[in-house]
Amino acid sequence: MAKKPTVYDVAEQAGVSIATVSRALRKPESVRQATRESIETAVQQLGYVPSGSARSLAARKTGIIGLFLPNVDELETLSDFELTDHDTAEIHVDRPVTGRIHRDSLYFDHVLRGCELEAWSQGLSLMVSIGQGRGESDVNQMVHDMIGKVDGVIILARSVPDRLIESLVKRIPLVMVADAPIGGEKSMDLVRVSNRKGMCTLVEHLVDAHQIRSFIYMAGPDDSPDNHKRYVGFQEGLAARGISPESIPIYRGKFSRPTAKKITQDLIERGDLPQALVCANDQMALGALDALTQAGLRVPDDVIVTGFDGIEESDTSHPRLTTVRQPMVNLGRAAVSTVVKRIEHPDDPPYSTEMPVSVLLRESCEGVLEAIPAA
Amino acid sequence: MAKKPTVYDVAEQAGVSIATVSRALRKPESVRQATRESIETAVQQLGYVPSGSARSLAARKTGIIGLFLPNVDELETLSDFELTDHDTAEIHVDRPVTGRIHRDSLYFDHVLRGCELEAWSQGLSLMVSIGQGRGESDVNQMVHDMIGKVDGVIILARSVPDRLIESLVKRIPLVMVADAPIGGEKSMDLVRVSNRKGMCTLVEHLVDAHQIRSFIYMAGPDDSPDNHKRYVGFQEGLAARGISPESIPIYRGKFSRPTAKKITQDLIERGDLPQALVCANDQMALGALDALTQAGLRVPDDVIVTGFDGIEESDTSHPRLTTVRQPMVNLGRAAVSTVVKRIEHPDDPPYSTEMPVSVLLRESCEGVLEAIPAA
DNA sequence: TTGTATGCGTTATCAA
DNA sequence: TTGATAACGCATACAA
Repeated sequence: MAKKPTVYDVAEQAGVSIATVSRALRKPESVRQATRESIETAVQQLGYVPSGSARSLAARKTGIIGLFLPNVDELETLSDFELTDHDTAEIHVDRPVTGRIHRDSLYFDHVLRGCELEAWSQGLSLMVSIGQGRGESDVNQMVHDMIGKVDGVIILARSVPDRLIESLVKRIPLVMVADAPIGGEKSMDLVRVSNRKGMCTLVEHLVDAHQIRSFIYMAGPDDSPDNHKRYVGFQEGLAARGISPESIPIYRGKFSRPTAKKITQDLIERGDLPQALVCANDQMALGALDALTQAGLRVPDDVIVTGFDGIEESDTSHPRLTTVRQPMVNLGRAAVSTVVKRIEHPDDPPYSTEMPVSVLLRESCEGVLEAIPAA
Repeated sequence: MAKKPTVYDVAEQAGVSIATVSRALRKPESVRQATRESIETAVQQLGYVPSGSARSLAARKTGIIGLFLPNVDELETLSDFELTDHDTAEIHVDRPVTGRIHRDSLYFDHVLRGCELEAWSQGLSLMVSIGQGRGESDVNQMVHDMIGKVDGVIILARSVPDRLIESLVKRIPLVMVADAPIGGEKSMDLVRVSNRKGMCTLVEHLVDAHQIRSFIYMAGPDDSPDNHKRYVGFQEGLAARGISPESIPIYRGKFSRPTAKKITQDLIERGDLPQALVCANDQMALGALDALTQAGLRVPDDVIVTGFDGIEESDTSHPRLTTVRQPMVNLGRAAVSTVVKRIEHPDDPPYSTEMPVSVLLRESCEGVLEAIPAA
């Protein structure tokens, strides 16, 4: 690896001063055409690439945005590996595992892509760290490491301990995605989705289009703000249609497919099925589908099932799941666009953004879509 | 946002020189206990975080590894978005779409996590860019932007144009994941998976355990090296069991679920089904499953179906898919670990690593696993 | 063990 | 339009 050329090398080769080289690169129009061209050739010949460190140091900004993603549990059990060159394959029977959760991975991936996309379109780079799931002192270390290298950070809910976030907000432009630490909702930049409105719209549709009056609500964990807001939306939707929310039974499916399946099976056995089973996320809706299908019941003919999130599997299940899709890519884009604003205007009051969601009506409530003429 | 403190501030507050502060931070043991402590308090009080730029500049290394991911097509059509604060939800009928491809997203996500994991354990940061899918000159720009900021780069196959890669190899430590540009296999660092051995092992199992003699092979695109190696493995497995590979019909499913479904339907109509349908990836195997299930055929009783990749859906389909799982997380870890080696030893001959795969025997070839006693 | 002084590769401010 | 030169914030060789 040859020693890297610097501005000095380029300047010498082009017969100008380093200041001119720097200018030619940053604001080409401030340099005479001829000069510019001779510099460009020198750059080409030498394969010169400006040092990001030097540039950042001098310009007092790095052009990098940091992104903190939550860990996914499957990664905690790290198998060892070695670098070998022999071609091998192990073989074994792989039994079904219950309780594995796939949702997060997809979700974060899309947010990441949204961030990268927007960062790129703004001429910025993206630095990624995966926080929670390691010890708190490790996360602490990672965070400090990162904020030394970036102009601002984006933090996904629950990827970094709350107390750390609060101390960060004072030091560096920071935006929270999906949720703020408890109590911090008014004091920092936020980008979220319309959980409430999404669920509300969905419920209104069920009442209006399908004359549903009897519901069961399958809730997520009590400590999840998403879960809470979705339930509030559920209540609102009912109330708007004159149905008393208090009359609707709630079951706690903990956002988990197997749990929801079990609950649904109980429901079936007891003959307690409602007209519609509204679930706080897709995983649970899929679990409900599993149970109903196994019991020989038809969805939506016998029972309507709906989810929330819009994970990929909601689009490949049988029947496909009516759900509320979160605009995950745009969530990422909005996050970047928000930090950028914060970087430029450190003293603005907190920005708070709600991204609109899409209620996707599919076969699990509509029946055979082919029968419905396209819009 | 208060002006950020520097070493000078810390030094003054602690009553020492900046050199001592620097030492206390880098190699604490080279500083007397008392001094160290007074520096630590100063750091705490001021909320000092070292500047990454300055540190990189002085140390001549950034501690950052760059990662290039391929784009996924869905992101090309960018819907506009705006930052608003009103709670909204649109609602519409969502018809089934054919041909959507989900594989990549998951795959890259896992590789990314592997990279991050390993980078972190080595005290490095990760910078991510999404290459291909934008214009070549854009990618070119992104790449140069990145290599100015990192110590080495990891490039996933097909995320960056070949010619660019070749010019990069000379300038900066670079590792290719999953594949090298054509012709470059011997001249750069590589991390791959055992496509060949995986398929070979799978086929041997089918012959040995299930007495399969009649196969059909569902191939991917001709220009995919992965596809090629899997087919070679397929041939090897057959040959090892005395079956002539030439006698096996090949259909080109282009790695696509709908295509494979169509082909399988044709096969069913013509009554040409084999004992086992071996597919070069999971998507195609799922397509085959779709067709077979619709036709009322039973898998594996009537036909055995196998995939390759180990995508999540292979684990949730009915029946679950026997497949070959690529160690995606470890692929990422190996990639990072390889660039690091290259950074430390710029003049070593090219490193080439094959990661072992796992053949996962599931219901699509084994039948009901519950019936088989656990190991 | 600690301090002094220099260099790292840019950008930016002045002059020219 | 261009050139000298002083920051930028830290690491490190050398001295003390």
